Amino acid sequence: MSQKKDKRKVQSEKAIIEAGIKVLISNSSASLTDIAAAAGIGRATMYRHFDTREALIRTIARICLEDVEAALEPIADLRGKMAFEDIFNILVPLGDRYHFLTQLWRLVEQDEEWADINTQQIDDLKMLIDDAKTIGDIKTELPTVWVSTFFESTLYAAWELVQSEGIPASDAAKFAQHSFFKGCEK
Amino acid sequence: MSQKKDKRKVQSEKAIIEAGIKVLISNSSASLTDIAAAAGIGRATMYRHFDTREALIRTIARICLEDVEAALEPIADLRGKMAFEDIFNILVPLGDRYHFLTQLWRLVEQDEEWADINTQQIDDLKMLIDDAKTIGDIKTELPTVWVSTFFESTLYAAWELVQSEGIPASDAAKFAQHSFFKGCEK
DNA sequence: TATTTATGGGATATAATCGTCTCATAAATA
DNA sequence: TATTTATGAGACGATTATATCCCATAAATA
Repeated sequence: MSQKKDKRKVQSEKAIIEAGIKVLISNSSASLTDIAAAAGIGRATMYRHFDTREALIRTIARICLEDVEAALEPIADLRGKMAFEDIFNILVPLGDRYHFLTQLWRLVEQDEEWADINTQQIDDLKMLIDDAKTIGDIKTELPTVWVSTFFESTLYAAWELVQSEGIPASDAAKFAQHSFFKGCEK
Repeated sequence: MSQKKDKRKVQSEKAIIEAGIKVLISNSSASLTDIAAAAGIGRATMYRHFDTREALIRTIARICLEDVEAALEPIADLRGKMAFEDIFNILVPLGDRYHFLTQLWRLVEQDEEWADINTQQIDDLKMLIDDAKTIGDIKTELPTVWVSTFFESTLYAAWELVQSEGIPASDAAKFAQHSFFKGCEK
């Protein structure tokens, strides 16, 4: 175990991370000052936790990855339509994190490690799609690269619906499941 | 008619606008120096054409709006599935402009005029969707707000496919049409 | 060809942002 | 309660971006 930390430190860091995800998604050029204000903490405190803008973004990316991987872990053995149905249920509430991973990780200089992680994620999704094609759950005439792009955009659309319209994540996931499958199946 | 302009002036302005759309989409915090460099012109020339950063963005937004409206004008009398099919064919190649309008217009202070234009665009899309529901082209059980969000995300996915995978716009439009309709129809 | 006009590069002033530091205060821990 | 630790506010240079000006050159127009 890591040593015990002061409550305040944990709380500040959490506030910074959550505000960072939110603010950076809506404005990818947001300054650390913007994020500190959104987190309700002082500018100096921000710099005590994160030396640079890049350090913050890397930490956020790591947390997003951990959250998404942990959430998806229980369904690792599912295939086809059932897998995708669960994925929507799981990822719509985590839409901010998933979006950060797929869209905002290019805010920092890309090192080997992150390039590998990104490639791995894309490959996993494509394997799932190709496998779904073999069992007849996805139309084989649609290129996998389209299905994966379409999947990500539909997932993001569902999350957007939750954010801007206040629709429950479970409802948004249902719409996304319906539109994604009908849009891909034979 | 407006008076005749020097070739170079027209050319510089065009280069600035095109570079501005491209650069600002990939990095919304790009400086005027970045854009001038991408346009292949000097910094001074940039300021001769646009007094401020805000003026440039407003001009770009206006041009994007004009381009999109002009391109959509011929199909103003179409309804339902046919209307949406044509919209995809028209807007996928104009994806950069449409994306600028839907995502980047908040880079400038929002005045009455632009808020109205934005509201108008959303309302037009929703009317088209509601009308398509009445003639049976779109499933009535799906909320209009979902269909409109889903439409924009699918359109953006198609444009992304063109940008990052080099797939022809006509092919990407076909995938988008298929997935959007199957995903929305009864 | 002569004149007008637009351009690039450089100099400069102003403004905004970044990152570091100090100090007094408040909260958590022992 | 006494001590340690984290915080907010503000001051401070360093860096970067914004915006204006001048001048020599090149291109377009008449």
